[in-house]
Amino acid sequence: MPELPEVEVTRRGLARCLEGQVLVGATIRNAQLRYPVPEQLADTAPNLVLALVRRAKYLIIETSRAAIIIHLGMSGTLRYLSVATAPSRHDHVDLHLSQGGCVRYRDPRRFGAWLWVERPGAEAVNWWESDERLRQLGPEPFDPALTAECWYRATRGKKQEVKRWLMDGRAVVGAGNIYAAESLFLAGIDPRRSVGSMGRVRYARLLEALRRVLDQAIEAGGSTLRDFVDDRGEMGYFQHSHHVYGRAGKPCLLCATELRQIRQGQRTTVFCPVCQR
DNA sequence: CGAGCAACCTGCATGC
DNA sequence: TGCATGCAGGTTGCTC
Repeated sequence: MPELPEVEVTRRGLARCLEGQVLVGATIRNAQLRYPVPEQLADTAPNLVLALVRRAKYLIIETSRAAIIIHLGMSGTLRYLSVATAPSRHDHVDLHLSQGGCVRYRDPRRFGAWLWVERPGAEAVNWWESDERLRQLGPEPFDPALTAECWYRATRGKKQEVKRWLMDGRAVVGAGNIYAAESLFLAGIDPRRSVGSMGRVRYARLLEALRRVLDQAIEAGGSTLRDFVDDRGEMGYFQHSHHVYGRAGKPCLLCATELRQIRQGQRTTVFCPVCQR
């Protein structure tokens, strides 16, 4: 489910309910996610929420004691409940707030992850990135320091297919299978094209398309394919704006050619063989 | 070192 | 109806 837009939609919604609130422990019903859910979460010592931050597809709850880092995996959702209701089968974690509400994590497939990073004594900017998994992430798509020229220079002589390159987290973070396919369509680039064969013009189009599609998806509340919901349990509606993802065999919205489906590194790619070159 | 691929887990759509 | 198969938004960690 969640690529960058869905994580950002969740962050924005949750920030309103959580910032300035005090966490007072957690109920962990099933600790078995990608890694065991950290036991420190259940500690009832008051823990002030200072900020909610997103880095790539990670959500970071910065508190007075630690950073609680959450990855939603394929099927994770975080919802704010002002009144606790009976949990259902895949509601694995509740974070309790001093005022009585809670944040509930649901994740049927359990590919998600929760990490606890202690606040260090001598504090640096973005200190939670001391975690190995966050440290090695590539640039944020909206970072002004990321330019088409960076991409152009980094790819000379490389043969990797552009769709796999876009998704692998080194050139840029946040583009998963939906938004990689969509931005390649909007940029008019064949997903099989090798990155070394692309010039500055194509990189400029691609970066612009990626930023636009991520922006619009965030504004639309994300894409709900099966189970994504925001902090209030509301579905996104950007799935209605997909041009290629999930539309194999249907006509291209620009030229009516039948959209083609291929496999690239275990993932399905849909594209228009006429519009994308 | 990079690329390719299986694995992690549940639910749902499809086809026999 | 029931069962087997394949596929799904992501990442890790193992091979070659």
